[in-house]
Amino acid sequence: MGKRENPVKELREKQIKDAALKLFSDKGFHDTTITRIAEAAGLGKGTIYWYWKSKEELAFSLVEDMLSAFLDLIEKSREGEGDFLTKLEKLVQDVANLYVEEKEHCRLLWKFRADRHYIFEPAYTHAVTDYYDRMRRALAGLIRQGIDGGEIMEVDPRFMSFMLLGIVEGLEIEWLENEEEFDLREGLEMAYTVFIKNLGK
Amino acid sequence: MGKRENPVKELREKQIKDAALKLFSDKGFHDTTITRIAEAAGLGKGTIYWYWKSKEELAFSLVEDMLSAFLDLIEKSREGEGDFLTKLEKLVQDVANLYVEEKEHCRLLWKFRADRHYIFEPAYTHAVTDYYDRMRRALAGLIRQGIDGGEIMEVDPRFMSFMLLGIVEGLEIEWLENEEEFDLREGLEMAYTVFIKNLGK
Amino acid sequence: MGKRENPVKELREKQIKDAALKLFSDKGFHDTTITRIAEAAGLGKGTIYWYWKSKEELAFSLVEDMLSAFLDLIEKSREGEGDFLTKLEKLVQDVANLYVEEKEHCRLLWKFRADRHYIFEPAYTHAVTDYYDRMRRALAGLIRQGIDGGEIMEVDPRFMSFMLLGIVEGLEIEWLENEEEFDLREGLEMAYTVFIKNLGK
Amino acid sequence: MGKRENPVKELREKQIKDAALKLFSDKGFHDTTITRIAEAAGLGKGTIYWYWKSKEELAFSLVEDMLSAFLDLIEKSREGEGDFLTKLEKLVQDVANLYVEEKEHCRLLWKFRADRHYIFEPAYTHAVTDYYDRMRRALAGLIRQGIDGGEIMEVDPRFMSFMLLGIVEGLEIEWLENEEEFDLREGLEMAYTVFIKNLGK
DNA sequence: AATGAATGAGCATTCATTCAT
DNA sequence: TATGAATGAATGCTCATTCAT
Repeated sequence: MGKRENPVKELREKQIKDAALKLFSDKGFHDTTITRIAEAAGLGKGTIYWYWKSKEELAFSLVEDMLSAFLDLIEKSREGEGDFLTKLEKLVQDVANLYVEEKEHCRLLWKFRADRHYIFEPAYTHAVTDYYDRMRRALAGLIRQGIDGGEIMEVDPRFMSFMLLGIVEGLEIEWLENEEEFDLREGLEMAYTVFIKNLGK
Repeated sequence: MGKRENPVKELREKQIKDAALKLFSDKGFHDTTITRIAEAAGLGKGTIYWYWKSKEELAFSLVEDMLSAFLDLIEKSREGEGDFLTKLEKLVQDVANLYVEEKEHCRLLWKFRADRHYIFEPAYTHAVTDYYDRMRRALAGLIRQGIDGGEIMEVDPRFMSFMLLGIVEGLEIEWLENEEEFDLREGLEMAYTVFIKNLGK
Repeated sequence: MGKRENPVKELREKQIKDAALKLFSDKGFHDTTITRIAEAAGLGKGTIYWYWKSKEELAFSLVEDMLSAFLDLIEKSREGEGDFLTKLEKLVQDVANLYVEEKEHCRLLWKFRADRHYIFEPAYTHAVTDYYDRMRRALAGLIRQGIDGGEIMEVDPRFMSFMLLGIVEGLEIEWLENEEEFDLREGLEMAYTVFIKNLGK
Repeated sequence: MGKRENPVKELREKQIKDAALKLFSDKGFHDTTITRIAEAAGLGKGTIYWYWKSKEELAFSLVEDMLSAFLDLIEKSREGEGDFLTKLEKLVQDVANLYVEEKEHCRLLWKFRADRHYIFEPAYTHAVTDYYDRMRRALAGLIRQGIDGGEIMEVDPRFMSFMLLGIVEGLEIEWLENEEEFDLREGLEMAYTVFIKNLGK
């Protein structure tokens, strides 16, 4: 649709994001310096400030990439075809795939999660919190579909959304901290099975 | 009859730990300064260094307080009386109580968890990792008791220990981030019920 | 072609070195702060760290400037034209000139000399010690030439190098401490005369 | 002459001075802490302040011990029996003995020498400078005796005192820095011989 | 667009000294 | 006399950000 506005812009943003992702996910926010990111990106320090107005904004853009991908999955699932159980099973698989494919984003998200209240200005913190809210609302909507469709028992969808998100995040942490020993897919699979058996009528 | 002990040692350590706990759990490691801790404790900056040799060590002592309490609960449970299901139910309640009573410690632990590889020197990082290992081993041992006692089905105790710890941590995070909306006790209770139903023969 | 070099690098390094030389030679290493050096250089504190990685390295570069100039004189002398006595006389004059022209460097060197084992990391300390070793070796070589040429009596060149360096340093100290009363040139001249008379055949 | 005023006082002062001498001569003024001295003396930190009013005063008392011993030697020599050459030869031997016996004091003196202007308050600095002045005056007086007695040629006694002191200090430094390789006694002996030969009529 | 030299606020830590006991 | 807990001024160094080129 028309020629690319600015192919250099996209290239530069990618260079910088790639470098920043690697470093943030490895060393966290505070131990990653703008200087190191610039070096890793093969650019000057000032160039980063041409594309982002602060270290915080750069970090936030990476957080947002992952959060929006995750939210997308949940929202797409809710709006997708098929019955609740089919959707949920697919969602669990999609989540596992996303996590495994984007392990660095995953790790970055986790590293920033606890810190986010003081890494980010209130506006960003709020934006992050908002993503999680929307995820829970989408999950709650999905669960409501399952209840309404008679596929699972009456539960509180809001409460269940906290449970599901918590469990997924908890298993994600175990995986990130013990990659060699704990298989995320297997964990998610088991959690799904157990919960479904119990929620199913 | 030996050397006179510092008679206010315990008082001072408490003053400092209380102040540090509050600040670390609120602002995290990097945004909490020694100066602020000293002010909050009503002491001079140098006094903190009389009782701990660095900011890192002070932080670690708080982390360790909570980790050892948590580990203690699990290990005590394993060695306790009664059958597996009774023990597990009690453990879940104890954990919930510990968390609720020590919410600040809990929050501190979580804030430091992802950061720990770069907050702490390798020796401390290793010590923390070791606590989690011992928790999983204790949990695996407990589960093994359940299997051997014929109370639950044959599962991989090691794998299950990752699952249980992950779920507990995941729910803890949801709670810490959404205190008003998500009740930790209720969440743990539900997770327990669901799992037991499924693991039980 | 190739990266643009920092066009003010040399200017800045000079600004900083000049300020540092003045302060170090006046107050010694420990009582000279980076902040004061920066102020005296009319630059920000951080700028010093752009050009040197630590206070120690800055100090060392000043030490090295003088040590290498001194060593150069001795080594050049040895390789120069003429017979031993001519060379030695010229060397003594050159040393006097260097000292008088670079009195501040001289004073700095002396102030750092005794401290060097704890001002500097082992690597730098070793480098300094190495300079003195090379000076003595060069001196010993020169003396050997005098012996081999039959100009002076058989002495131990190594031992004589300690003597010569010691005497020069001792007179230097008297001069630095009593500038008004003791004339370095005259002192060196006399030492030269006395020793030559005795070493000559 | 009456019983000792305070035997504990003397014991304590000795304990502290011994510890301080060892540490100062090893690490210099700035890298020696009062805490370390107190530990090494087997006493509390406060006790040092009972006997000296500051770290500076303690350091000064050690400097003074050595300076006065050295001055004493020179002044005694001047007032002693015999002709100039005999006195001077004995003085050189006495100095060598003092240095070798009191190597730690020697090293301390040297380490503090360059620093003294900023280690010590003006009053102490002046006192140190004064000692060196008196040494030179005593040496000059001795030399004047030699001239007046017709034993040596007409030289400027004041100038010669700078020369002699400078040479002794210079050789002392070479010795302290290269104990294994350079023998102080031998160096002093040679310097004496050479000078006498030249000054003698 | 891109650079990187310059800045200075901010922080952990040290240590001489004091003083209540 | 003797102690050692308490203090806080002082310092080297880092690093996000700016801005002239």
